[in-house]
Amino acid sequence: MHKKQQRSNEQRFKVKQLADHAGVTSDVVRHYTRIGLLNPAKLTANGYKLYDETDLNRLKFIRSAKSLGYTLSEIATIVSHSTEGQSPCPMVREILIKRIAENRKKLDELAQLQHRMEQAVKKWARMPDQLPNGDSVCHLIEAMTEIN
Amino acid sequence: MHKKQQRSNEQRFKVKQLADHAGVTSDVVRHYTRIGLLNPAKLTANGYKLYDETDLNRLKFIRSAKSLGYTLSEIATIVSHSTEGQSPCPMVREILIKRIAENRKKLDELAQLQHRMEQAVKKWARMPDQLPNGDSVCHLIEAMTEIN
DNA sequence: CTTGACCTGTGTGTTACACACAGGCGTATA
DNA sequence: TATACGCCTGTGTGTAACACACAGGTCAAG
Repeated sequence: MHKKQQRSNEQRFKVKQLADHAGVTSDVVRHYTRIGLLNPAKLTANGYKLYDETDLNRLKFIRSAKSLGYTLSEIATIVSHSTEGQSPCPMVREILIKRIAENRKKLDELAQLQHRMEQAVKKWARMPDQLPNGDSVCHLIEAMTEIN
Repeated sequence: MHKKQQRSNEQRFKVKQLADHAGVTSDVVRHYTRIGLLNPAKLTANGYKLYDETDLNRLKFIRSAKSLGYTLSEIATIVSHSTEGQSPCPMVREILIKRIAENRKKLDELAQLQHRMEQAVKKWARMPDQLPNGDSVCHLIEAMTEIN
């Protein structure tokens, strides 16, 4: 047998085990633990952290929330509201609306960046490489300077 | 007069002056200086950094390069190649090609995130807020869990 | 000379992990 | 039983590009 059973019906996990059950890396579990998003009990003997199914559910929740654009800091707030018996739903809705706007802005910015980069490639196709001189670091980049 | 002339034909700038001339914040100038992208001489008396027109040109170059998606680390490499007399152009082209691909990937990811968030808003419109119970942190978020 | 506005350098915080490292655990082999 | 070896552990640090806080300095006006 590779692992002995810890208890009859309450599963215990070490870092890697918890990580595997949630499809994340051990570093993710350690990170969430460091910032207090996961609160394991300690294995008495050697100081290893031990997680249970509550932690697994919490970890899965964190991953769901992250895939919806919530930051770890926001998730921490959501979780703490929840554990204090308050409904996190209003805040959850509010953050999402804000995030959608932020993300649209970011999308626009990245689309503009993409456009600029593609324009540069196009323009540079007709320009030769050059050695730097005193006035210029790289004439390719300088040729694309935005004239706002 | 608000500022006395330092030299007849070689302009000197303090942090804020350089920043204003390039349309950036003082913190940006300080940051670039800290990481070695700008190398000012020191004002003997009080330890204030003094920049010249070379620094201004460098700063403008950095901003141009950044607007094309180059990282500060890459810009540092480009600049050092240039000051060593090597043409940075091949590297500059290569990085841009790579960056275009990376950025397209990032755009796709953010577009998918946007889609997920909008789906959530739509779905949540028909769902009421709830108080948390033992099995659930926030039923809204949990209802959107990706079932890959 | 004092006041007050503005400026300076330096230290630290931000986000979400990834990586390095020294040492521990547990199994398989000798 | 001794040992070797691979995987695992916690902790410390690095990453990107600044923004902000803070104590003190500068400088012109009164």
